[in-house]
Amino acid sequence: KARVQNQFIIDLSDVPKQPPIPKSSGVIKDGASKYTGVTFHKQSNKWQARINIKGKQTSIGSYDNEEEAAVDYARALFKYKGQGALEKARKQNSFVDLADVPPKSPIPKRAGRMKEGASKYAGIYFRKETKKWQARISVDGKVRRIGYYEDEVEAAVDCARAVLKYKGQGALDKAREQRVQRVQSSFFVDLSGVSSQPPILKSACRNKEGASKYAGIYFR
DNA sequence: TTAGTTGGGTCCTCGAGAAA
DNA sequence: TTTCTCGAGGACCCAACTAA
Repeated sequence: KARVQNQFIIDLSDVPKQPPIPKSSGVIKDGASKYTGVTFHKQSNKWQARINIKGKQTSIGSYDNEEEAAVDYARALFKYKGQGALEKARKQNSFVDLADVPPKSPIPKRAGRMKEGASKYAGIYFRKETKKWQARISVDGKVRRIGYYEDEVEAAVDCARAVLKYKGQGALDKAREQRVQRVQSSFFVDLSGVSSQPPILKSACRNKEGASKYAGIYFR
């Protein structure tokens, strides 16, 4: 297969067969391909594989078989962007799988962290650009995406399921307990009845470059 | 004080329709 | 069958925030 397109030659003859890159189930639209880089072309009634090379969207080919198109997309990705890009694409599409986890009640966010318009549940964020709620979880120091949701509570339920799956029942209980304790014990310093006071200077030996010269004050 | 988590802005890639 | 175009989705990066 060799075609000249946008100054590029899509020649995959020297590229070994690569397994296709599946999309996460949450982002597959009706009638769309379940593989990355593959779209259904209604006019020709075929699957089209395309790849973006140096900012140019380049056609790899059109296929009767969706899997075959996906395999060639993976091969093109390997050839033009390297093994790293291929692995990255696979990783990016590896959303958290919660199929085997029963529904769990959502974890409320700590009171102090709630902003106007933000979710009241831990791990849930509203994305303005998609107008959807995104559920995320941090596992082994890395953020993993759970999915995008129309409903905030649904997102929070899946987030709780992810905590159970990746951190265990103990972590889930602890998260709920911490939230409850925090809400019960939280207080705000009320300075309304206190007159203005001069700041307290740190002792000279404790002053570091870039740090505040006042006690109790830290630059973030 | 540090390290982990959360929230938000920006920009790149994909998907889909239209045209060549 | 391929290319062009454009909007939407979503990933990346970093600042802000919090717990230990």
